[in-house]
Amino acid sequence: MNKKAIITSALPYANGEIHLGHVASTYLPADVTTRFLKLNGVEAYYVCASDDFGTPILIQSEKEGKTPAEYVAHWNKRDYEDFSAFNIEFDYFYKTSSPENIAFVQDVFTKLNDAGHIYEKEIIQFYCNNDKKFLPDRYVKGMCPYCKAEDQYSDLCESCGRVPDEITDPKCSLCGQPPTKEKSKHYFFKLKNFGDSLGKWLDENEHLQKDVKKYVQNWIKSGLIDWDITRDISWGVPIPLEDTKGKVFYGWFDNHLAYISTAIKFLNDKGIDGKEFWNSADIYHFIGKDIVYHHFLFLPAMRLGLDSEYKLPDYIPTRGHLTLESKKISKSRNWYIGLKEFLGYYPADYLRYYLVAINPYSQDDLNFDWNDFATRINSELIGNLGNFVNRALGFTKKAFDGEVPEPESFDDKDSETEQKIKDLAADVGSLMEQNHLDRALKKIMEFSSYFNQYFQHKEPWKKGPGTASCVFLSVNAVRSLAIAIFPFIPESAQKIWQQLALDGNVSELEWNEMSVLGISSGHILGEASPLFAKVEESEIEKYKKQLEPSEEK
RNA sequence: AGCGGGGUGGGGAAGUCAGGUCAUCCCGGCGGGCUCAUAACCCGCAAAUCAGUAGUUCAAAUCUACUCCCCGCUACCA
Repeated sequence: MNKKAIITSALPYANGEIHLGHVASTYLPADVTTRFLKLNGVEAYYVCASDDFGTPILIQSEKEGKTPAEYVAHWNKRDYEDFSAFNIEFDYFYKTSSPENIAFVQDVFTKLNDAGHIYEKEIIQFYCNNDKKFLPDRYVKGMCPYCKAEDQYSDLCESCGRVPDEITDPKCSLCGQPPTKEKSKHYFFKLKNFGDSLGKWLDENEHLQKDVKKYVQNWIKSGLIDWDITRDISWGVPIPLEDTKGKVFYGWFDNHLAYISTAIKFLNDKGIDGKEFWNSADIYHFIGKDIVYHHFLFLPAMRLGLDSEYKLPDYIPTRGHLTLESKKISKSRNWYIGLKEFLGYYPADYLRYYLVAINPYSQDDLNFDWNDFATRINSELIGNLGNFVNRALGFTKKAFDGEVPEPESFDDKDSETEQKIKDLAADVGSLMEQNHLDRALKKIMEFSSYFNQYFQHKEPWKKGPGTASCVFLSVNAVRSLAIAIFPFIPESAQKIWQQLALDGNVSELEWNEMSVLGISSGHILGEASPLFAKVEESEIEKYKKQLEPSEEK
């Protein structure tokens, strides 16, 4: 395992609140992975930033009568607060509009330009004579030429999902006037040049998911198209060339560069050579499947265009989208649950547990279902794990006054049980390393379940022979569980740690410590109390009702 | 249309890459047990010709071909 790592997750676009879908596919898996790496002694840093530029933000800030800078500052702060409440622990959360990123983007552009990967081309753009501005992407609305739906954006029809070549009956989305067509000079990145080297990189990188690779390689085979990297708006990274007034870089040119610029800024501030660290670390970019194109083509192509001055990613864990009660999440139809809202109902660990448990390491969509949530929390988190912790510690309290007894000689069952503890770190660890967080979590639950059986089988409450060994091993298993479960549900892990009356924080331990019998006889436990409260059906029904779509479409 | 992913007991999933030791896990149902534990926990039972058809093989949920369904993506959408 590389002892250095930089972890990023897709940047939250600074124009709305974080919802369950965001955290499920990217932020939570990234956070769990980072915590795991840190326990393994990896110098791992999880960096992220708000994605501040672009047309939708500009339009929305204009509507709200704010400057775009004010507008994104608000969302940057709010997103960070929401993430923190969910125990997504960034080492650094910055923004794409930072001076460091702007300078970095301009530098990258200059280098790509010098290397001959950029060219200028005149294109025809919509222009509004009334508002005196060019109208890229979402500034133009009209009728979808395919399904004839009215009032659709020029870059995407939400009704049929297609991308119109040219929208019918175009109107400026600001004033409603029909725009005219004007020439505008844009810069293009020669993505075409990188087909072969991208293909080679994809072939050689063994960590990338096979299905995603295949998908991207098909795109490459069908021929890449050069990429328009500029826009005629005012809110973005300025182009470092003469005669480019009123133009900025397109958001997808600058935002992923913030992975690098933010990491380097953070590391340099810490007194570490950021660039050197970047190039010697394992690089992880956690993303949702909607931005595969950008992360498997644009991002690596740009780095290749700089002769890999900054290392290409080693891992791009790509996960599917979250559906809600089997329907697509949609803010405009009120079919979504905000992260902040959810955390008002249940502890962060409930959601962390559930979202990891249902989330495979693949592009498959996953579904949030309120009833399923209640069942899994009640039966798995509480009935299995919470119950074992509570009965093991509670019993020790009752029968031995909280003092861990001296074990007797182990019988076969005890030895088998001890072996379970010794195998745990490797069993769970190998799954974690392969990014199978859901399976790793399941493995931990199996471990807990095994101990429920063991405890039952030994019947220590009858105080027969073997009682002391059973209690001794069970208490140690609780300690192992606390360490193993920490990356997933850190607050609860720490609670267990306190009930065990062990020093320090779980986060400071080594991963392999979970396979050691770290509690000796004579150790005095702390107070034992239930870790979790049940999810009540009546509550669930209430939250379900709040989901009723405000307006059917 | 192209590409990708699926169809496994009542519900939800794993297993398919490396064929046999595979039909597993969770929920639900039924019956029993325990009382340390949040009506939690433990044991047992019922229930699947692993979408269909044909093939390869001593052996197929797993490989091949075809068919029928479902879902996703398709580039400037952040």
